[in-house]
Amino acid sequence: MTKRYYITTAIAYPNGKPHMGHAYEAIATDVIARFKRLDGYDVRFLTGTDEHGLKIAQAARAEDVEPRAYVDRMSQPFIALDRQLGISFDRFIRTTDADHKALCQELWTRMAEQGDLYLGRYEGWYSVRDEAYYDEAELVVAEDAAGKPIKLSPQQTPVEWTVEESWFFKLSAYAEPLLKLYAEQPDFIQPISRFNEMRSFVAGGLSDLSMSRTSFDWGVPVPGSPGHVMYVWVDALANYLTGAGGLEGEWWPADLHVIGKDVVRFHTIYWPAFLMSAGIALPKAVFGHGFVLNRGEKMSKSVGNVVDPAAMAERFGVDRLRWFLVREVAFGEDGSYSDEAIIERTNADLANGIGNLAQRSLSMVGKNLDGAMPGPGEAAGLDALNDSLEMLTEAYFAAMNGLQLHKALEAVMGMVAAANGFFAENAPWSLAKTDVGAMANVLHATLDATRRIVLLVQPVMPEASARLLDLLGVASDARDFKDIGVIVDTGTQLPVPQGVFPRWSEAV
RNA sequence: GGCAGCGUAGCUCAGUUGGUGAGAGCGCCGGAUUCAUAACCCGGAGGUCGGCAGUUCAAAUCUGCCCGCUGCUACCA
Repeated sequence: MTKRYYITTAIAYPNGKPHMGHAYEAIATDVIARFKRLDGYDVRFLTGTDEHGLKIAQAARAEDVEPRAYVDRMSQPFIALDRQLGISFDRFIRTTDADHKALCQELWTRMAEQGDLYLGRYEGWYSVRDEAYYDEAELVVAEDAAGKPIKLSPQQTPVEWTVEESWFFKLSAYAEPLLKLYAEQPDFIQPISRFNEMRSFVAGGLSDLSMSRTSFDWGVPVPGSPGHVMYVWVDALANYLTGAGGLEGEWWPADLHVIGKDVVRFHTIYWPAFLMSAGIALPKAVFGHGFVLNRGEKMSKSVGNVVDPAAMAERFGVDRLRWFLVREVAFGEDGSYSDEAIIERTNADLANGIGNLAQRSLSMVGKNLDGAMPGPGEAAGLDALNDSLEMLTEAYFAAMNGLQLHKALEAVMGMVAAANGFFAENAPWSLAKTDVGAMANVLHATLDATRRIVLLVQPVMPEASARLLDLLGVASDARDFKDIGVIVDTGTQLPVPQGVFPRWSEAV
Protein backbone atom coordinates (compact mmCIF):
# COMPACT_ATOMS: atom_id res chain seq x y z
CA MET A 1 0.00 0.00 0.00
CA THR A 2 1.34 3.39 -0.99
CA LYS A 3 2.35 5.78 1.75
CA ARG A 4 -0.06 8.69 1.90
CA TYR A 5 0.33 12.26 3.01
CA TYR A 6 -2.37 14.89 3.37
CA ILE A 7 -1.13 18.45 3.78
CA THR A 8 -2.95 21.77 3.87
CA THR A 9 -2.37 25.48 4.01
CA ALA A 10 -4.65 27.81 5.87
CA ILE A 11 -7.32 29.26 3.65
CA ALA A 12 -6.97 32.92 2.78
CA TYR A 13 -9.57 35.61 3.41
CA PRO A 14 -10.07 37.25 0.03
CA ASN A 15 -11.09 40.73 1.10
CA GLY A 16 -8.02 42.11 -0.62
CA LYS A 17 -5.22 41.03 -2.88
CA PRO A 18 -2.86 38.24 -1.85
CA HIS A 19 0.29 39.46 -0.14
CA MET A 20 3.71 37.99 0.57
CA GLY A 21 2.38 36.07 3.54
CA HIS A 22 0.09 34.04 1.31
CA ALA A 23 2.88 33.41 -1.15
CA TYR A 24 5.23 32.36 1.60
CA GLU A 25 2.82 29.92 3.18
CA ALA A 26 1.85 28.44 -0.19
CA ILE A 27 5.48 28.03 -1.22
CA ALA A 28 6.61 26.47 2.04
CA THR A 29 3.71 24.03 1.99
CA ASP A 30 4.30 23.24 -1.65
CA VAL A 31 7.93 22.44 -0.90
CA ILE A 32 6.84 19.89 1.70
CA ALA A 33 4.22 18.44 -0.62
CA ARG A 34 6.69 18.05 -3.46
CA PHE A 35 9.28 16.59 -1.12
CA LYS A 36 6.82 13.92 -0.03
CA ARG A 37 5.85 13.09 -3.59
CA LEU A 38 9.49 12.67 -4.58
CA ASP A 39 9.92 10.54 -1.49
CA GLY A 40 7.31 8.12 -2.73
CA TYR A 41 4.19 9.33 -0.98
CA ASP A 42 0.79 9.66 -2.52
CA VAL A 43 0.12 13.28 -1.61
CA ARG A 44 -3.06 15.28 -1.26
CA PHE A 45 -2.41 19.03 -1.08
CA LEU A 46 -5.25 21.37 -0.21
CA THR A 47 -5.36 25.15 -0.27
CA GLY A 48 -8.10 27.69 -0.86
CA THR A 49 -10.06 30.71 0.30
CA ASP A 50 -12.27 31.43 3.30
CA GLU A 51 -15.18 33.32 1.82
CA HIS A 52 -17.82 33.86 4.47
CA GLY A 53 -18.13 36.36 7.25
CA LEU A 54 -19.04 39.88 8.03
CA LYS A 55 -16.22 41.68 6.32
CA ILE A 56 -16.91 40.00 3.00
CA ALA A 57 -20.60 40.82 3.31
CA GLN A 58 -19.79 44.44 4.07
CA ALA A 59 -17.33 44.76 1.23
CA ALA A 60 -19.81 43.27 -1.19
CA ARG A 61 -22.52 45.61 -0.01
CA ALA A 62 -20.18 48.57 -0.38
CA GLU A 63 -19.83 47.64 -4.04
CA ASP A 64 -23.50 46.87 -4.34
CA VAL A 65 -22.90 43.30 -5.52
CA GLU A 66 -23.99 39.94 -4.15
CA PRO A 67 -21.46 38.39 -1.76
CA ARG A 68 -21.18 35.33 -3.97
CA ALA A 69 -20.32 37.44 -7.00
CA TYR A 70 -17.86 39.38 -4.91
CA VAL A 71 -15.94 36.31 -3.72
CA ASP A 72 -16.12 34.75 -7.17
CA ARG A 73 -14.07 37.70 -8.32
CA MET A 74 -11.88 38.18 -5.26
CA SER A 75 -10.74 34.57 -5.06
CA GLN A 76 -9.34 34.66 -8.58
CA PRO A 77 -6.08 36.47 -7.78
CA PHE A 78 -5.34 33.85 -5.14
CA ILE A 79 -5.77 31.03 -7.60
CA ALA A 80 -3.74 32.92 -10.18
CA LEU A 81 -0.92 33.54 -7.71
CA ASP A 82 -0.78 29.86 -6.78
CA ARG A 83 -0.58 28.92 -10.43
CA GLN A 84 2.14 31.47 -11.05
CA LEU A 85 4.18 30.24 -8.11
CA GLY A 86 3.94 26.63 -9.18
CA ILE A 87 1.89 25.58 -6.17
CA SER A 88 1.01 21.93 -6.78
CA PHE A 89 -2.32 21.86 -4.98
CA ASP A 90 -4.78 19.07 -5.70
CA ARG A 91 -7.79 21.14 -4.86
CA PHE A 92 -8.35 24.84 -4.35
CA ILE A 93 -11.24 24.77 -1.94
CA ARG A 94 -13.62 27.68 -1.49
CA THR A 95 -15.80 27.68 1.58
CA THR A 96 -18.69 28.66 -0.63
CA ASP A 97 -18.38 25.33 -2.45
CA ALA A 98 -21.58 23.30 -2.15
CA ASP A 99 -19.95 20.21 -0.64
CA HIS A 100 -18.34 22.33 2.04
CA LYS A 101 -21.58 23.87 3.21
CA ALA A 102 -23.12 20.41 3.54
CA LEU A 103 -20.12 19.14 5.46
CA CYS A 104 -20.21 22.02 7.93
CA GLN A 105 -23.79 21.21 8.74
CA GLU A 106 -22.97 17.53 9.22
CA LEU A 107 -20.12 18.43 11.52
CA TRP A 108 -22.37 20.77 13.47
CA THR A 109 -25.01 18.08 13.83
CA ARG A 110 -22.45 15.62 15.16
CA MET A 111 -21.31 18.09 17.78
CA ALA A 112 -24.91 18.85 18.70
CA GLU A 113 -25.70 15.14 19.04
CA GLN A 114 -22.77 14.85 21.37
CA GLY A 115 -24.49 17.45 23.55
CA ASP A 116 -21.70 19.98 23.19
CA LEU A 117 -23.78 22.78 21.71
CA TYR A 118 -26.24 24.85 23.68
CA LEU A 119 -28.16 28.05 23.11
CA GLY A 120 -27.04 31.00 25.16
CA ARG A 121 -26.44 34.68 24.93
CA TYR A 122 -23.42 36.49 23.60
CA GLU A 123 -22.66 39.82 25.15
CA GLY A 124 -20.14 42.44 24.23
CA TRP A 125 -19.38 45.86 22.89
CA TYR A 126 -21.09 46.03 19.54
CA SER A 127 -20.76 48.60 16.79
CA VAL A 128 -23.90 48.84 14.70
CA ARG A 129 -22.05 50.63 11.96
CA ASP A 130 -19.29 48.01 11.78
CA GLU A 131 -21.66 45.16 12.61
CA ALA A 132 -18.93 43.78 14.80
CA TYR A 133 -18.08 43.03 18.40
CA TYR A 134 -14.96 44.41 19.97
CA ASP A 135 -13.01 43.51 23.05
CA GLU A 136 -12.89 46.01 25.81
CA ALA A 137 -9.17 46.40 25.19
CA GLU A 138 -9.66 47.41 21.60
CA LEU A 139 -11.89 50.33 22.45
CA VAL A 140 -10.71 53.88 22.60
CA VAL A 141 -12.17 56.49 24.87
CA ALA A 142 -13.32 59.76 23.37
CA GLU A 143 -15.72 62.56 24.22
CA ASP A 144 -19.09 63.17 22.71
CA ALA A 145 -20.45 66.57 21.69
CA ALA A 146 -21.43 67.30 25.27
CA GLY A 147 -17.93 66.48 26.48
CA LYS A 148 -18.96 63.26 28.17
CA PRO A 149 -16.61 60.26 27.80
CA ILE A 150 -17.78 57.62 25.37
CA LYS A 151 -16.28 54.46 23.94
CA LEU A 152 -15.44 54.08 20.26
CA SER A 153 -14.35 51.12 18.17
CA PRO A 154 -10.93 51.05 16.51
CA GLN A 155 -12.74 52.42 13.45
CA GLN A 156 -13.95 55.36 15.52
CA THR A 157 -17.55 54.20 15.44
CA PRO A 158 -19.80 54.18 18.51
CA VAL A 159 -20.21 50.92 20.39
CA GLU A 160 -22.83 49.79 22.83
CA TRP A 161 -23.17 46.86 25.18
CA THR A 162 -25.24 44.34 23.27
CA VAL A 163 -26.73 40.98 24.02
CA GLU A 164 -27.36 38.52 21.20
CA GLU A 165 -28.62 34.95 21.12
CA SER A 166 -25.86 32.53 20.19
CA TRP A 167 -25.04 28.87 20.13
CA PHE A 168 -22.14 27.93 22.36
CA PHE A 169 -19.67 25.08 22.25
CA LYS A 170 -18.61 23.43 25.51
CA LEU A 171 -14.97 24.13 24.94
CA SER A 172 -14.45 24.23 28.69
CA ALA A 173 -15.02 20.49 28.81
CA TYR A 174 -12.08 19.87 26.51
CA ALA A 175 -9.26 21.44 28.48
CA GLU A 176 -8.27 18.14 30.05
CA PRO A 177 -8.48 16.08 26.85
CA LEU A 178 -6.41 18.71 25.08
CA LEU A 179 -3.74 18.70 27.76
CA LYS A 180 -3.64 14.93 27.50
CA LEU A 181 -3.22 15.24 23.74
CA TYR A 182 -0.32 17.67 24.16
CA ALA A 183 1.34 15.44 26.73
CA GLU A 184 1.09 12.35 24.57
CA GLN A 185 1.89 14.07 21.30
CA PRO A 186 4.28 16.95 21.89
CA ASP A 187 4.91 17.45 18.19
CA PHE A 188 1.22 18.10 17.60
CA ILE A 189 2.07 21.79 17.76
CA GLN A 190 5.25 23.03 16.14
CA PRO A 191 7.55 24.76 16.61
CA ILE A 192 8.05 24.13 20.31
CA SER A 193 7.61 27.78 21.29
CA ARG A 194 4.03 27.68 19.98
CA PHE A 195 3.45 24.41 21.73
CA ASN A 196 4.40 25.93 25.06
CA GLU A 197 2.17 28.94 24.50
CA MET A 198 -0.86 26.87 23.65
CA ARG A 199 -0.38 24.42 26.47
CA SER A 200 -0.07 27.29 28.86
CA PHE A 201 -3.21 28.86 27.48
CA VAL A 202 -5.22 25.66 27.89
CA ALA A 203 -3.77 25.00 31.32
CA GLY A 204 -5.24 28.32 32.38
CA GLY A 205 -8.73 27.00 31.70
CA LEU A 206 -11.01 27.41 28.71
CA SER A 207 -14.25 29.30 28.31
CA ASP A 208 -17.08 28.09 26.16
CA LEU A 209 -17.00 29.39 22.64
CA SER A 210 -19.65 31.40 20.83
CA MET A 211 -20.42 29.37 17.73
CA SER A 212 -23.05 31.30 15.83
CA ARG A 213 -24.07 34.82 14.86
CA THR A 214 -27.41 36.39 14.13
CA SER A 215 -26.18 39.83 13.14
CA PHE A 216 -25.40 38.87 9.53
CA ASP A 217 -26.35 36.06 7.21
CA TRP A 218 -23.33 35.52 4.92
CA GLY A 219 -22.30 32.16 6.28
CA VAL A 220 -23.35 28.57 6.67
CA PRO A 221 -26.81 28.35 8.25
CA VAL A 222 -26.99 26.51 11.55
CA PRO A 223 -29.15 23.41 11.02
CA GLY A 224 -32.61 23.84 12.52
CA SER A 225 -31.89 27.29 13.91
CA PRO A 226 -33.20 29.97 11.56
CA GLY A 227 -31.36 33.26 11.74
CA HIS A 228 -28.09 31.74 12.93
CA VAL A 229 -25.00 31.32 10.79
CA MET A 230 -21.94 29.46 11.98
CA TYR A 231 -19.04 31.16 13.63
CA VAL A 232 -16.44 31.72 10.97
CA TRP A 233 -13.91 29.34 12.46
CA VAL A 234 -16.24 26.35 12.34
CA ASP A 235 -16.74 27.05 8.70
CA ALA A 236 -13.08 27.77 8.01
CA LEU A 237 -11.50 24.87 9.87
CA ALA A 238 -13.93 22.36 8.46
CA ASN A 239 -12.49 22.97 5.01
CA TYR A 240 -9.79 20.47 5.83
CA LEU A 241 -12.42 17.76 6.20
CA THR A 242 -14.21 18.74 3.05
CA GLY A 243 -10.92 18.62 1.21
CA ALA A 244 -10.28 15.16 2.61
CA GLY A 245 -13.50 13.90 1.11
CA GLY A 246 -15.92 14.41 3.97
CA LEU A 247 -16.36 13.44 7.61
CA GLU A 248 -15.23 9.94 6.75
CA GLY A 249 -13.03 11.21 3.95
CA GLU A 250 -10.39 8.91 2.54
CA TRP A 251 -7.62 11.43 3.12
CA TRP A 252 -8.43 12.20 6.72
CA PRO A 253 -6.71 12.66 9.11
CA ALA A 254 -4.40 15.34 7.80
CA ASP A 255 -0.71 14.74 8.32
CA LEU A 256 0.11 18.42 8.54
CA HIS A 257 -1.66 21.75 8.69
CA VAL A 258 0.74 24.53 7.73
CA ILE A 259 -0.55 27.83 9.10
CA GLY A 260 0.59 31.26 10.21
CA LYS A 261 1.55 31.83 13.81
CA ASP A 262 -1.43 34.15 14.21
CA VAL A 263 -3.96 31.33 13.88
CA VAL A 264 -2.25 28.69 15.97
CA ARG A 265 -4.86 28.84 18.68
CA PHE A 266 -7.71 28.07 16.34
CA HIS A 267 -5.89 25.11 14.87
CA THR A 268 -4.48 23.58 18.02
CA ILE A 269 -7.25 24.22 20.55
CA TYR A 270 -10.58 24.84 18.86
CA TRP A 271 -10.05 22.50 15.95
CA PRO A 272 -9.04 19.38 17.87
CA ALA A 273 -11.81 20.10 20.37
CA PHE A 274 -14.40 20.24 17.59
CA LEU A 275 -13.09 17.00 16.16
CA MET A 276 -13.07 15.25 19.53
CA SER A 277 -16.63 16.33 20.02
CA ALA A 278 -17.66 15.00 16.63
CA GLY A 279 -15.78 11.77 17.18
CA ILE A 280 -13.38 12.37 14.31
CA ALA A 281 -9.66 11.63 14.26
CA LEU A 282 -7.29 14.53 14.87
CA PRO A 283 -4.69 15.88 12.46
CA LYS A 284 -1.21 14.57 13.15
CA ALA A 285 0.52 17.93 13.43
CA VAL A 286 0.12 21.67 13.05
CA PHE A 287 3.02 23.89 12.10
CA GLY A 288 2.82 27.64 12.74
CA HIS A 289 5.24 29.50 10.52
CA GLY A 290 6.46 33.05 11.07
CA PHE A 291 5.88 36.19 9.07
CA VAL A 292 7.95 37.56 6.24
CA LEU A 293 8.75 41.16 7.01
CA ASN A 294 9.71 43.83 4.54
CA ARG A 295 13.11 45.05 5.70
CA GLY A 296 12.19 43.97 9.19
CA GLU A 297 8.93 45.85 9.22
CA LYS A 298 5.48 44.42 9.00
CA MET A 299 3.89 45.14 5.69
CA SER A 300 0.96 47.47 5.97
CA LYS A 301 -0.94 49.71 3.66
CA SER A 302 -0.45 52.73 5.89
CA VAL A 303 3.34 52.32 5.91
CA GLY A 304 3.20 51.88 2.16
CA ASN A 305 5.61 48.95 2.07
CA VAL A 306 3.20 46.35 0.77
CA VAL A 307 4.83 44.12 -1.76
CA ASP A 308 2.91 42.34 -4.48
CA PRO A 309 4.19 38.77 -4.58
CA ALA A 310 3.08 38.34 -8.18
CA ALA A 311 5.22 41.27 -9.24
CA MET A 312 8.07 39.95 -7.15
CA ALA A 313 7.90 36.55 -8.81
CA GLU A 314 7.66 38.23 -12.18
CA ARG A 315 10.74 40.29 -11.53
CA PHE A 316 13.07 37.78 -9.92
CA GLY A 317 11.60 34.59 -11.29
CA VAL A 318 9.55 32.04 -9.42
CA ASP A 319 12.40 29.70 -8.55
CA ARG A 320 14.66 32.45 -7.31
CA LEU A 321 11.89 33.76 -5.06
CA ARG A 322 11.04 30.29 -3.78
CA TRP A 323 14.68 29.55 -3.04
CA PHE A 324 15.15 32.79 -1.17
CA LEU A 325 12.10 32.34 1.04
CA VAL A 326 12.87 28.76 1.97
CA ARG A 327 16.62 29.17 2.36
CA GLU A 328 16.78 32.54 4.05
CA VAL A 329 13.85 32.32 6.46
CA ALA A 330 14.24 29.89 9.35
CA PHE A 331 11.02 27.93 9.04
CA GLY A 332 8.94 28.76 12.10
CA GLU A 333 10.65 32.09 12.71
CA ASP A 334 9.94 35.48 11.26
CA GLY A 335 12.07 36.45 8.31
CA SER A 336 13.06 39.60 6.54
CA TYR A 337 13.12 40.25 2.87
CA SER A 338 14.55 42.96 0.65
CA ASP A 339 15.60 43.21 -2.96
CA GLU A 340 19.22 43.28 -1.88
CA ALA A 341 18.80 40.20 0.25
CA ILE A 342 17.16 38.25 -2.55
CA ILE A 343 19.87 39.21 -5.01
CA GLU A 344 22.71 38.51 -2.61
CA ARG A 345 21.32 35.18 -1.48
CA THR A 346 20.43 33.85 -4.89
CA ASN A 347 23.64 35.07 -6.50
CA ALA A 348 25.67 33.30 -3.84
CA ASP A 349 23.68 30.06 -3.76
CA LEU A 350 22.30 29.70 -7.25
CA ALA A 351 24.56 31.59 -9.66
CA ASN A 352 27.91 31.14 -7.91
CA GLY A 353 26.95 27.85 -6.30
CA ILE A 354 24.69 25.34 -7.98
CA GLY A 355 24.57 27.00 -11.38
CA ASN A 356 28.30 27.53 -11.68
CA LEU A 357 29.06 24.03 -10.48
CA ALA A 358 26.89 22.58 -13.23
CA GLN A 359 28.20 24.94 -15.87
CA ARG A 360 31.90 24.49 -15.19
CA SER A 361 31.75 20.71 -15.39
CA LEU A 362 29.25 20.51 -18.21
CA SER A 363 31.20 22.89 -20.40
CA MET A 364 34.31 20.75 -20.02
CA VAL A 365 32.39 17.67 -21.09
CA GLY A 366 31.21 19.59 -24.12
CA LYS A 367 34.65 20.86 -25.07
CA ASN A 368 36.73 17.82 -24.24
CA LEU A 369 34.46 14.82 -24.57
CA ASP A 370 32.11 15.86 -27.36
CA GLY A 371 29.31 16.10 -24.84
CA ALA A 372 29.36 12.40 -23.98
CA MET A 373 28.78 11.58 -20.32
CA PRO A 374 31.98 10.05 -18.90
CA GLY A 375 31.87 6.92 -16.77
CA PRO A 376 32.90 6.56 -13.12
CA GLY A 377 36.52 6.09 -12.16
CA GLU A 378 39.24 6.82 -9.64
CA ALA A 379 40.06 10.36 -8.62
CA ALA A 380 41.92 12.01 -5.78
CA GLY A 381 39.63 12.72 -2.86
CA LEU A 382 36.73 10.86 -4.37
CA ASP A 383 36.02 8.79 -1.27
CA ALA A 384 36.01 11.89 0.90
CA LEU A 385 33.66 13.60 -1.52
CA ASN A 386 31.26 10.69 -1.50
CA ASP A 387 31.34 10.50 2.28
CA SER A 388 30.45 14.18 2.49
CA LEU A 389 27.67 13.86 -0.03
CA GLU A 390 26.19 10.90 1.79
CA MET A 391 26.36 12.52 5.19
CA LEU A 392 24.86 15.77 3.96
CA THR A 393 22.14 13.94 2.08
CA GLU A 394 21.17 12.28 5.35
CA ALA A 395 21.19 15.68 7.01
CA TYR A 396 18.92 16.97 4.24
CA PHE A 397 16.36 14.24 4.76
CA ALA A 398 16.46 14.59 8.51
CA ALA A 399 15.90 18.32 8.22
CA MET A 400 13.09 18.04 5.69
CA ASN A 401 11.29 15.39 7.69
CA GLY A 402 11.69 17.56 10.76
CA LEU A 403 10.28 20.54 8.87
CA GLN A 404 13.58 22.39 9.17
CA LEU A 405 13.35 23.47 5.57
CA HIS A 406 16.14 26.03 5.80
CA LYS A 407 18.46 23.48 7.40
CA ALA A 408 17.82 21.12 4.53
CA LEU A 409 18.98 23.70 2.03
CA GLU A 410 21.97 24.50 4.19
CA ALA A 411 22.94 20.84 3.89
CA VAL A 412 22.55 21.04 0.13
CA MET A 413 24.86 24.03 -0.02
CA GLY A 414 27.38 21.99 1.92
CA MET A 415 27.21 19.44 -0.88
CA VAL A 416 27.84 22.19 -3.40
CA ALA A 417 30.89 23.34 -1.48
CA ALA A 418 32.21 19.77 -1.26
CA ALA A 419 31.80 19.29 -4.99
CA ASN A 420 33.44 22.61 -5.83
CA GLY A 421 36.32 21.80 -3.53
CA PHE A 422 36.79 18.41 -5.14
CA PHE A 423 36.71 19.97 -8.60
CA ALA A 424 39.24 22.67 -7.78
CA GLU A 425 41.51 20.21 -6.00
CA ASN A 426 41.69 17.96 -9.06
CA ALA A 427 41.93 20.82 -11.56
CA PRO A 428 40.48 18.87 -14.48
CA TRP A 429 41.35 21.73 -16.83
CA SER A 430 45.00 20.83 -16.25
CA LEU A 431 44.34 17.12 -16.57
CA ALA A 432 42.79 17.84 -19.95
CA LYS A 433 46.30 18.51 -21.23
CA THR A 434 48.01 15.59 -19.53
CA ASP A 435 45.60 12.79 -18.70
CA VAL A 436 42.21 12.88 -20.35
CA GLY A 437 41.11 9.70 -18.61
CA ALA A 438 41.75 11.22 -15.18
CA MET A 439 39.94 14.35 -16.28
CA ALA A 440 36.94 12.31 -17.32
CA ASN A 441 36.82 10.66 -13.92
CA VAL A 442 36.79 14.03 -12.19
CA LEU A 443 34.08 15.30 -14.48
CA HIS A 444 31.95 12.24 -13.87
CA ALA A 445 32.24 12.56 -10.13
CA THR A 446 31.41 16.26 -10.25
CA LEU A 447 28.47 15.79 -12.57
CA ASP A 448 27.10 13.02 -10.41
CA ALA A 449 27.45 15.17 -7.31
CA THR A 450 25.58 17.88 -9.17
CA ARG A 451 22.91 15.40 -10.13
CA ARG A 452 22.40 14.44 -6.50
CA ILE A 453 22.28 18.07 -5.47
CA VAL A 454 19.70 18.98 -8.07
CA LEU A 455 17.53 15.99 -7.19
CA LEU A 456 17.32 17.26 -3.64
CA VAL A 457 16.55 20.79 -4.68
CA GLN A 458 13.58 19.83 -6.84
CA PRO A 459 10.91 20.53 -4.20
CA VAL A 460 12.10 24.11 -3.90
CA MET A 461 12.80 24.94 -7.53
CA PRO A 462 10.81 22.53 -9.67
CA GLU A 463 11.22 24.38 -12.93
CA ALA A 464 14.93 25.17 -12.81
CA SER A 465 15.69 21.73 -11.42
CA ALA A 466 13.99 20.08 -14.36
CA ARG A 467 16.07 22.11 -16.78
CA LEU A 468 19.26 21.29 -14.92
CA LEU A 469 18.45 17.60 -14.86
CA ASP A 470 17.87 17.77 -18.59
CA LEU A 471 21.31 19.31 -19.02
CA LEU A 472 22.79 16.59 -16.83
CA GLY A 473 21.24 13.88 -18.97
CA VAL A 474 19.11 12.51 -16.13
CA ALA A 475 16.24 10.44 -17.50
CA SER A 476 12.82 11.85 -16.71
CA ASP A 477 11.90 8.62 -14.92
CA ALA A 478 14.99 8.70 -12.71
CA ARG A 479 14.29 11.83 -10.74
CA ASP A 480 12.62 10.54 -7.58
CA PHE A 481 14.57 10.18 -4.36
CA LYS A 482 14.64 6.43 -4.78
CA ASP A 483 16.76 7.05 -7.88
CA ILE A 484 19.42 8.98 -6.03
CA GLY A 485 21.90 6.15 -6.55
CA VAL A 486 21.15 5.75 -10.24
CA ILE A 487 24.00 7.29 -12.21
CA VAL A 488 23.59 8.57 -15.73
CA ASP A 489 24.54 5.99 -18.36
CA THR A 490 28.08 6.35 -19.63
CA GLY A 491 28.10 7.83 -23.10
CA THR A 492 24.79 9.61 -22.75
CA GLN A 493 24.84 12.57 -25.11
CA LEU A 494 24.46 15.77 -23.10
CA PRO A 495 22.89 18.88 -24.58
CA VAL A 496 24.89 22.05 -25.02
CA PRO A 497 24.96 23.57 -21.52
CA GLN A 498 23.23 26.87 -20.83
CA GLY A 499 23.34 28.83 -17.61
CA VAL A 500 20.19 28.13 -15.65
CA PHE A 501 20.84 30.69 -12.92
CA PRO A 502 22.33 33.82 -14.45
CA ARG A 503 24.03 36.10 -11.99
CA TRP A 504 21.87 39.07 -11.04
CA SER A 505 23.93 42.17 -11.64
CA GLU A 506 21.25 44.82 -11.86
CA ALA A 507 21.75 47.56 -9.32
CA VAL A 508 18.90 47.95 -6.89
C1' G B 1 1.09 42.62 35.61
C1' G B 2 1.92 37.06 34.82
C1' C B 3 4.32 33.11 31.90
C1' A B 4 8.00 31.98 28.15
C1' G B 5 12.03 33.21 25.12
C1' C B 6 15.86 36.21 23.21
C1' G B 7 20.24 39.83 23.20
C1' U B 8 27.56 36.17 20.38
C1' A B 9 31.79 39.21 14.18
C1' G B 10 28.64 44.51 9.26
C1' C B 11 24.08 40.85 8.40
C1' U B 12 21.59 35.98 9.70
C1' C B 13 22.72 32.73 13.30
C1' A B 14 25.41 27.95 15.79
C1' G B 15 27.71 27.14 20.36
C1' U B 16 25.17 25.29 28.19
C1' U B 17 26.36 18.06 31.98
C1' G B 18 31.09 25.63 32.88
C1' G B 19 37.62 24.03 30.97
C1' U B 20 42.35 23.03 24.85
C1' G B 21 43.50 29.55 21.39
C1' A B 22 34.98 31.90 20.64
C1' G B 23 32.61 29.43 15.40
C1' A B 24 29.60 29.00 10.36
C1' G B 25 27.33 31.17 6.06
C1' C B 26 26.86 35.75 3.52
C1' G B 27 29.35 40.47 2.92
C1' C B 28 34.42 42.76 2.95
C1' C B 29 40.03 42.54 1.95
C1' G B 30 44.24 39.77 -0.08
C1' G B 31 46.39 35.51 -2.74
C1' A B 32 46.14 31.79 -6.32
C1' U B 33 43.80 30.10 -10.71
C1' U B 34 41.48 30.29 -15.49
C1' C B 35 37.21 24.86 -16.37
C1' A B 36 33.19 28.18 -15.10
C1' U B 37 28.01 32.94 -14.55
C1' A B 38 34.64 38.80 -12.46
C1' A B 39 32.35 32.69 -10.49
C1' C B 40 35.29 28.47 -7.89
C1' C B 41 39.69 27.37 -4.50
C1' C B 42 43.09 29.20 -0.47
C1' G B 43 44.01 32.82 3.27
C1' G B 44 42.85 37.26 6.23
C1' A B 45 40.65 41.25 8.87
C1' G B 46 36.54 41.90 12.24
C1' G B 47 33.52 40.27 18.33
C1' U B 48 34.17 44.12 26.10
C1' C B 49 29.91 36.70 23.74
C1' G B 50 23.69 43.35 26.21
C1' G B 51 25.47 45.69 31.28
C1' C B 52 26.87 45.13 36.54
C1' A B 53 27.82 41.97 40.58
C1' G B 54 28.49 37.03 42.35
C1' U B 55 29.69 31.42 42.61
C1' U B 56 34.21 28.78 40.87
C1' C B 57 40.95 27.05 40.11
C1' A B 58 38.02 28.26 35.53
C1' A B 59 31.77 31.22 32.68
C1' A B 60 29.39 33.09 26.30
C1' U B 61 27.88 28.67 29.17
C1' C B 62 25.56 28.74 36.56
C1' U B 63 23.08 32.64 40.23
C1' G B 64 21.08 37.68 41.24
C1' C B 65 19.98 42.48 39.63
C1' C B 66 19.61 46.00 35.54
C1' C B 67 18.86 47.54 30.26
C1' G B 68 16.73 46.34 25.49
C1' C B 69 13.65 43.20 22.33
C1' U B 70 9.85 39.31 21.07
C1' G B 71 5.73 35.98 21.75
C1' C B 72 1.49 34.28 24.57
C1' U B 73 -1.77 35.99 28.27
C1' A B 74 -4.33 39.02 32.01
C1' C B 75 -5.92 43.52 33.81
C1' C B 76 -6.49 48.51 35.98
C1' A B 77 -7.99 53.22 35.04
